[in-house]
Amino acid sequence: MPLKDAETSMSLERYNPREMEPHWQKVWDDQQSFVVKDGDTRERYYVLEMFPYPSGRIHMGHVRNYALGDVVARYQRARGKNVLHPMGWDAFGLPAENAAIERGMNPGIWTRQNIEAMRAQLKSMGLSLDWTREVATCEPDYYRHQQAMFLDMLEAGLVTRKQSKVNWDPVDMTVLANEQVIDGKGWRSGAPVEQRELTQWFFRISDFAEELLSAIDGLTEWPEKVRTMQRNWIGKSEGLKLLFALEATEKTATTSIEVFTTRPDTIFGASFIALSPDHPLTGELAAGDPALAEFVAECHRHGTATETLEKAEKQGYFTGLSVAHPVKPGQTLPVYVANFVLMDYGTGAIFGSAGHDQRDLEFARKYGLPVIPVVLPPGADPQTFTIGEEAYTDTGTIFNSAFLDGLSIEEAKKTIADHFASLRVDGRPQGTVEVNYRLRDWGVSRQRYWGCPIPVIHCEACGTVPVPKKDLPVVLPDDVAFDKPGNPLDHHPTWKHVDCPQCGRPARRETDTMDTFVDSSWYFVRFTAPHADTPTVPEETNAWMPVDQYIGGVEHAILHLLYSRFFTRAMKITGHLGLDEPFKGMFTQGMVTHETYKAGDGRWLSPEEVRVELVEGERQAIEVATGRPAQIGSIEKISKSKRNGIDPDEILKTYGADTARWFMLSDSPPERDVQWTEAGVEGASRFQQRIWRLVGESVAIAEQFSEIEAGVDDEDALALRKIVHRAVKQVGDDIEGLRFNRAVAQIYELANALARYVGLVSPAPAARCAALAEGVERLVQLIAPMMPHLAETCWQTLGKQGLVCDAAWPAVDPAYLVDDTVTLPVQVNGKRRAEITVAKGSAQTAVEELVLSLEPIARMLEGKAPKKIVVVPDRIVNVVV
RNA sequence: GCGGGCGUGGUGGAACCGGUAGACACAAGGGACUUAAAAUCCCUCGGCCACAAGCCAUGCGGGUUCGAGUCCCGCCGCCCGCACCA
Repeated sequence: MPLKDAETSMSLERYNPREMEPHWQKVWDDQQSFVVKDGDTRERYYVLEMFPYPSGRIHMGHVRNYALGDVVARYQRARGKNVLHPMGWDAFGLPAENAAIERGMNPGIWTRQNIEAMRAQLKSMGLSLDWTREVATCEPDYYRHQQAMFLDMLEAGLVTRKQSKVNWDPVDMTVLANEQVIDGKGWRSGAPVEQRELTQWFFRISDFAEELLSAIDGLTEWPEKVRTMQRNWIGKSEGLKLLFALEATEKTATTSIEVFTTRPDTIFGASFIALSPDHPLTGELAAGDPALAEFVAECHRHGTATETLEKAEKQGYFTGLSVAHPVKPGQTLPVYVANFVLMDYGTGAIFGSAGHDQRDLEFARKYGLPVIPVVLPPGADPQTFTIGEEAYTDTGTIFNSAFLDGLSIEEAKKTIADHFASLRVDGRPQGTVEVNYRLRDWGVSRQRYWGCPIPVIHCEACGTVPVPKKDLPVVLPDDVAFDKPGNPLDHHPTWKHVDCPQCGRPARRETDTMDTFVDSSWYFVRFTAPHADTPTVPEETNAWMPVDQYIGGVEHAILHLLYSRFFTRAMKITGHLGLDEPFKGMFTQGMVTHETYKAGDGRWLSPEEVRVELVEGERQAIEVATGRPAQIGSIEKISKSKRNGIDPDEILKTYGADTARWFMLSDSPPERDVQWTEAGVEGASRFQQRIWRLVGESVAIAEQFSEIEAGVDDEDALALRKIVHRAVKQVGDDIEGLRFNRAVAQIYELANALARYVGLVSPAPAARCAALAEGVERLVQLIAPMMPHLAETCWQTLGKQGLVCDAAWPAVDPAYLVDDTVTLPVQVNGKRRAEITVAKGSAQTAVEELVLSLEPIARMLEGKAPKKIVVVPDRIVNVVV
């Protein structure tokens, strides 16, 4: 192998990512390779990964997320698209305030320092980002537009102010999110959390429930799982609002109770009415009934803790009231208050149909109420059918129900709806068909400092007055103290004191700030015009939007995506852009996991603290510090508590960005969890060196045949051409389908084929050299979206002009994708016994004849004639005996 | 409980529309090179069988089909989301 000798010096040199990666990052920076150019008329492509919270350090989840997105971005660039691939910071939020409280640091300073540190980390990953478009939501330049849009939306009736219940921490004097309430106590103070009524700002997202639901059908490039989660969250149900007339009583002046039901067909099986503990009538009755008041208080105590209780027992309190049975004249139904009835769903009151609802059944059994079956399962005997421990919720025929008897459930629902529509209670139709949604309005008020100020002023004379747009932004003060509980904005000596913009008299600023979900509900829009004086530039924004491919964690599948879908619509209504759906393609990646290790005394050990060895074929962990064996535990999501985290910085320093990126893309399908392993990273690193050697070994040939002249391919050259062109086709298809693990496998196969082929170019017929030259060049282009630094280095080594990140994705010659022969497996009774290679499109009879002449087939037939021969042209042959 | 998803070698995973199960990688074992190690290269690698032939294998049990990892029915197990939603 004469060529190999010539290249020895080259191949001895190991590829050094530590040296090359910063080099290429600087080149890309200097050449502004990934900056969107004005006036670029090519087809646009917008790829976006969820922007990070600036905690100070990137984690492996970020590495995976941004590695995935960068492949798409670089691939689409190579495909000739004008690619927008920006990055920013979800920079408001609670951790900054915690840092302020715990370390006395100003939230703004803390956040901006973190952004600096994380930006440097992201840059070391070699991502093809347009950093000129960077935004941080905590900067007035960003949030002033959010305030302006809030005012527009307020004016358009999309924002409202109303009372709402919150979790109030009486020690920290702050509102807690549900996940900050642990066993009914505040997560920091440990004080019992109270339910308080506060006046809060809301976006009227529930008005859009139907629209947000039906538009999900059009989101065909979203994971089915996410679409289902959104549908469930919106929670549409169709039913009947039904009025029950109260029997006369001195306890209340109320004359009727309104319930919501999705099963009006079971009305003849009704056995009780149940009110929510929060129902207005409950409150009224409790005022004159201490025992009821105590029952309600008990329900509230359970309220927050119930989440942990698997199955709270059904409990009720009989109010002493009763209502007229709406279809059984002369009969009445008792009215209870029950702990399982929710106030914020439906009307806060239900009728119990014990035979056909499990909860109602449990309740009825407990309080000795009648259980009347009214739906007969198919084939059951109406004389003997009874309800035992299980309510019957399946299909069937209505019985025991007078004029509904014999109808199907659906028919009965219609009939009974018509029946009640024509009757009147309290002068209203007794029954109205109703559609209910679980989705509630989006409360955005937070009693916190580090968020976007809500731009309104409260004036005693004028009420709630919007801050005039000319006075925006309402900027957060820097001089805040966190020395006492509560909202620092509230304690600030001057900030909240302003004159009313309408009447000029002293007034008070709103001190609540916005939920950080608002910040992230439009950042993807801001990226389309990040420096504009207005929130958007509609021509630019509409040209870029929607995001072609959005990538992020499944933990944001519901709220962030739903709020963003709502906010985009709200921005359309207020004239800031012209579309409804922000994300055309959505992809949710899996988590990064790692083994856990535990010392003998139960301490969690981090991966750096253990050494894993093979002892008699078994993996055994040793704690480095003590030399004692440690236990290898389960594979878990990387977390601080289990100490199984891997620091991306260490990986990037040790192996380089390309290796980390390659590992993240290999093996595991991106939507599934990936297990980070030392062995896997080593493998990725070895492959990087292998490519480098391969390029080194073939560079002399490649230089000679850089034009890739076609010549006449001999058999070997043709075979390689086919492999190369197929790989290009496959890798392209796999990247477009986000099947990166398959693309990686394809690249391995190509590299294997090329490595075998290097030996074949001696004594170097031109056609073979040209095929090899092409193959190596293509290999470099195929790895370029995944290992961009290595690819640039190879590209340069091969003597190619320009940067590989600017090179066009290679064209596929379809001639190399087709074969003129085809190998058919030959089965006998569906089991493979042999194979034949025939010309493509061979006649069926010729194939049959050939098959029967095969030795293994003849042996199986034992001289008998086959019953049948199935020939699927160019696919398979099956001989049936 | 409801909704969704998934069960394939020692491991991660391939397998298109029902057509050669296990691509590719990791781990492991053996060999070459080396004073030695690392790196690299070559070979083996689902099970039974000494080999070949053959048989058994895609969670379990049925079914449809010339042919099932793939489709249908019934179980079992795991994961995720929502959860007293009337």
